[in-house]
This record gives sequence, structure tokens and C-alpha cells, in this order.
Amino acid sequence: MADEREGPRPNRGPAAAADNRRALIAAAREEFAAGGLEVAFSAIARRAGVGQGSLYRHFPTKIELAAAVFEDNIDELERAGSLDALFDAIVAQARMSAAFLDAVVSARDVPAVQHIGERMAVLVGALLAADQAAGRVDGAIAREDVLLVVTMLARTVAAAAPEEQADVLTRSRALFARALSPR
Amino acid sequence: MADEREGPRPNRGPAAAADNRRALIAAAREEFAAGGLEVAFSAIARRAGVGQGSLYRHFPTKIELAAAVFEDNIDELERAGSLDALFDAIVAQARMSAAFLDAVVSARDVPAVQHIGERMAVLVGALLAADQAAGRVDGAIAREDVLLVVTMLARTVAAAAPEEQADVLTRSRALFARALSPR
Amino acid sequence: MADEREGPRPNRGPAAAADNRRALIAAAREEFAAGGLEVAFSAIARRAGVGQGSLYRHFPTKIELAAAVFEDNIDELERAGSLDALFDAIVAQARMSAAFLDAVVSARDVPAVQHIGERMAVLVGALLAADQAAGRVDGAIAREDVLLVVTMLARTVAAAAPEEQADVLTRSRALFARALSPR
Amino acid sequence: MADEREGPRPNRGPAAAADNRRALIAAAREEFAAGGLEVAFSAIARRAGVGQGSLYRHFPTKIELAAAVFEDNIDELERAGSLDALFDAIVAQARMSAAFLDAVVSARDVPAVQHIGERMAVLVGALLAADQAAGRVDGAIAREDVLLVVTMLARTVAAAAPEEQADVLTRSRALFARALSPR
DNA sequence: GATGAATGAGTCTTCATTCAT
DNA sequence: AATGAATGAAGACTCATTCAT
Repeated sequence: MADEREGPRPNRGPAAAADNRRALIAAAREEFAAGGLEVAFSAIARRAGVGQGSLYRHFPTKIELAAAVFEDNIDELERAGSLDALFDAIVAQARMSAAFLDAVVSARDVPAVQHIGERMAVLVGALLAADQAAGRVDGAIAREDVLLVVTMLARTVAAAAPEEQADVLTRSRALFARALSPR
Repeated sequence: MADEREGPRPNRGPAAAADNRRALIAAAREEFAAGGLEVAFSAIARRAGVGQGSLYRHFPTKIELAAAVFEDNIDELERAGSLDALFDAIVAQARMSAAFLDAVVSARDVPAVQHIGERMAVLVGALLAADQAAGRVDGAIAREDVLLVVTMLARTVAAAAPEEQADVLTRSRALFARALSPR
Repeated sequence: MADEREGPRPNRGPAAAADNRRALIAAAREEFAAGGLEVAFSAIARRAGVGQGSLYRHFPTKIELAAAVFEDNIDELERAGSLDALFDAIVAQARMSAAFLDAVVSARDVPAVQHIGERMAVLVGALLAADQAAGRVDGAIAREDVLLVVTMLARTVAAAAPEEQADVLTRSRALFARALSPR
Repeated sequence: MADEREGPRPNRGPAAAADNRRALIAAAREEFAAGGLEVAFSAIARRAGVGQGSLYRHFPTKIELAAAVFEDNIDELERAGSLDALFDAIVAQARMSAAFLDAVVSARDVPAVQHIGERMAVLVGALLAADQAAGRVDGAIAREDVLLVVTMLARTVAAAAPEEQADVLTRSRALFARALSPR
């Protein structure tokens, strides 16, 4: 949003707050997807067309920003009707998911992060139960196992070079299908 | 090595070349293990007790340094007699392995990296064939699948918070055991 | 006051003016006492529970705010019955006094500052005359000398490290007692 | 030194180290004298005509830089033959002295600062003993008292507005003369 | 070939000040 | 007149890279 703008922005006043927040989240989503969590805070502000100070006001830490982005993403994940669909959705957001998962490790005490963790746990728990009831997933598999699979998938796909993505994706999905399927 | 040294080093001249190389690799191994690839070049040089310029001369890029470290690590991996033993060895070097694997993505054209890729492929190929012959691994598994497993294991263990490592390790090993075992 | 408040304040409109002014002075007193004049304007507004804009409206410059705080402090100083009692009172407000005195230097032309200067001069003049009449202070001492002593005391005590305060205070009081006492 | 230079400096190599250190100390002396310890580190580097990184290499903290400057100043103080002469010298360096004294408070554990403290203590001790032997200073005065006087003088003169300096100086010297003179 | 200092670009972060509502 | 968000200009600090010796 408002990329490449020149000159000082006018001060639009408090009315800009909501717009700014949205723009920051959108900009962060793109930056994180492109460069992981390493991206410069200043780059996000710039891309959002928002002053640095405003970025800090809305999101004092990068974690909180990442959480806000991922909170949106989860909406989409929650539309999945099976673990397989969840994996599809995760892979579609792989880079962002991986970035967020990295952040989580160092900040499990941040409320915003915990909230997401809970949503994910609930979601995975429900899908797992359904898949197990339908005989699609082995009864020995626990929620934690699935969360691990989700994490691995995201990281693997995110890290793959473009030309390898397809192959890596097929192979890892197949591996995890074997790992989860009933004996 | 030669940590915490005080005062200027004497200039030992060309004679120091081999020693320097060894010290740099050792220092890099420790730094990478402790902080991933993010560590500052200067920190590695300092820990090695070597001038910054010398570090650049020996290893113009971080990739080449990482490759040199990993080249040593592979010696150890090659002592594995089964995929299971290989996984054990990888996990023991998880942080370093993950760091290297991250670096690889952006530099598959670097000769040093390619060389390592080939050694890994050969190693994994041999172990896989043996395990398959012994009926320990399903015949449908390909070398690329195992390389993927290795990568995932390293990343997963490296990224886990200390208090979770044990659990994460158990779960992922179990998952991959299911994924690889014969049907 | 109104520290640590959560959520947006209701906009009480003009009715809040007097309350705001009081709250700002109180907040500034605490902040200045704790951190000297360096404290951020925003911190004062936050502690006062007042919008930043309102702070600027009431006190366009930090000097004016400091003067308002000190104006209150002088009420207390005026209860002193002798120079010694004045020194006691100054020392009790050392940090705030020193902060204000620092500000004064760069703004002797600000009306609010001048007013305080006059009150102080009058106060010191009266106390000095009384002490001289009572034979407690040498006749050669002028009002300006005492003002200097006041300033030095405030600065010295304010600058001392906590563990030294007692010693520094004793010594400086003794020094000035010698300096002022009749020959 | 090398103020107002344009464009990137050539890298003069290690040979510049000693020059840089000198230039940094000189620049810091001027900046501290003009603006106290608050001056921006970057301003000092700029004035010295030295890269920021080099400033940090030579002096990791502002305290250490201030100590280096003051270490030079003490040479001059040590030429004093009496406390009166010492006071003259202090006043001549008032702004710098005051700046340094401010720094000292927050860093009495820094070795460089301690060293200066010791030199000052020795110097003052010697001058005090001589002055007391000559009957110029009361026997009840201790070294700590004189150090306090030095500090007060520096701060007072440094803080005075230019047009007041003369008057403030005369008065405070007279006050301290009374405070120290034999009964 | 080794050494380690120099350089400056790039980030993060804080604040004073402005301004729409 | 109050409110609090917006803005951007500093300043601190780090580091990759270069280079004289």
C-alpha cells in the first residue's frame, strides 16, 4: 500500500489509525512472506506508507505484529474440514506461517501469541478427532504430532528454492500421509 | 579456540595459514551451533584469534565457511550404519546442520556446497539401500525422501525451545519411523 | 496522578481544564524529581492522565511547566524562618530544585521564571536580614551569595549517588556554615 | 578537526589509529565543553573526521571518552601549587570538568574513571596538606571537603550564563575562601 | 599472507511537535 | 478545549567489507 510515495505524508490525524493498522498488517504480511521475520521494521513502515512512530505505537514488538498478521491467517485455516485441507492451507501460507512459527519459539509468553496457539490447538484437535473418527488417521496420533507436522510442512516449503517447491511439497505430503495413516 | 585472548597477536605471516584455517573452522562451528548463521563474522574471527582480513581470505562468504564446517561434520555422519543412526547423528549436530541447510538454499551453485550435497546423497543412498534390503524401510522410499527427513529433523530440533527438545525429538522420530517403515 | 490508567479517557471537554492543569503539575513534579528535566513530555502527559495536546496547550515549553511546579514548591520554602531552615527545605526538594535551576539558565526571559526569581530574592533577602540581625550570619554576605549557596546545595545533593548523599550533605552544610558565619 | 568535510573519507588503514584517537579526544573536548555530556556521539565522530565505528572501537562508552579527555586535563591541574591555583585551573576548564563530574557519578566502577579519581585525590591531598602547613587553610578541612568545593565550583561556573560568569565566579571564590580559611 | 583498524550504511528506537476530530 | 494518533528527524549501535601496513 502506498508504496514508493515521495515527500512527507500529511498528518491525517487519528482518523488514520484504523487504516494505518490495516496497512501495517498488509505490509507486514508481504514483507514477512518475502523475507521472513528478518525484514527491517522500517521497511514495513515504508511499505505501509506509515511513519515509523506509528508502527511502534500499533505494534511495539515484531512478535505482536507477526501475531496480528497470523491472526488473520488463522481465519482461513479454520475453514479447513480435514487435516489434509489444513495442510493445504498451511502450505499456501507457508512462508508467513514459518516466519510466525519461528517467532513463537522465542515468545510463548506474549499474550497475542498464546491466543493464536490456543486457536491452533483447538482447530487441530477438532480436525484430528474428525479424521480419526472417519478412519483417515491412526488413533495413536496426538494433537501435538499434528502441530509438529504443520510446523515442519510450513518450514520445509518456505525454505525450498522455487524450482524445488513442487517436488518438496509432493514428497513431504506423501511422507506425512504415511506417518498419519492407520496401520 | 584461542578465545578471550588479550592484546595484539604477533603477525606470524604465511606460516599461520593452515593453523588459521583450522581455528576458523573450529570457531565457526561453535558460533554457528550457538547462534545459527546470524553470528557476526567479526565474532568468528575474534573467537578464532585471527584477523578479520584472514577470515575473508580463507572464506570469502559465509556459505563457504559453513560448508567447510559441515564437510567436517559429514565425516561423522558417514560412520552411521543405518538411517536410524544417521538420524541420531544429525540430531546431535542439529543446530549446525540446520544452519548449514539454511545457507544451502541460497547457494546451490557454490562448488563447496555441491560437494557436500554429493557426499550426502551417496551416504543416504547407501544407507537407504541397506535398510531396504534388511526390510527396515519401505521400498517406495526414495533417496530424496530421506534427505527431506534429515532436513526436517535438523530444523525441527534446532528450532525447538530447550524445554521442548526432548518431546519434539521423540515425536518427530516416531512420525518418521511410521513414514518410512514398510507397509 | 491517575497513573497506569487503561483505555481511552473520555473527552471531558473544557471542564477538564483546571483539573488537567493540576494533574500535569503533580505529574511533572514526580517525573522531574525522579529523572530531572530530561524526562519525556509524553511521560508526563501519560502520568497525568492527560492528552499530549493538552499538555502543550497548558505549558508550551518545559520551562513553563517547571516554573509552575517550582512556584508550588516555593510556598513551602516560604515557611522557613531562617536561612538554615531554607537550606533544609531546599535539600528536601533537591532534585526538583536542581532541575528547575538548570532550566532557568536558558530562560531568564520567561515571565514565569522571572516571577519565581523575584519571590526567591524577596524570601532570601528577608531571611538574610533576620539572620544578620541575630548575629547568625556575617554582615558581608549579600543576597546573591545566599542564592548561590542555595543553587550549589541543590545541585550537589541532587547529583550525589544515593550512598553518598548523607556524607555530601553533611560536608556541604558544614562548608557553607563556615562561609556564612560571622568572623 | 577536519570539520565540515565532504564525501567519504579514504581508508587510511591502521596508521590512522593514533591520529584518530587524538582527533577524537580533541573533538570530544570541544563538544563536551560546548554542550556537556549530552552531545551526540555521532557529532563527536563527525567533528573528529572519523567514522562512527572507529569512535566506538576507541571508546566503547561515553564515559571512557570523557575519562580520556579529562585525563589530559589533569596534567594541567597537577601544575597547580596551591588549592587556589587548583581552583583557578578548574574554573578555566569548568565546562569540561562539570561534564566529567556528572559522568563520574554514574560510573565509579569504570577503571578509567577510578584512575582519575585517584589522581585527583592524591593531588588535592598534597595541595591541602601544603596549604594547611602554610596556615592558609584551616586544619579541620578534609580532602573530601576540597573535592566537594572543586565539584561545586566547576558546576557553578559551567552552568552560569555568560553575562553572569564573572559575578558568579567572584562570589563563589569568596565564599569558599571564607569556608576554608583558618578560624 | 596476516593483521586489525577504518569506514559508513543500515536498523532500531525514542521523542518533540503537529493536527484532525 | 481535550484527545491521542501521526509524523519524521535524530541518535545509538552493529556489522559487512575494505585496505594500509
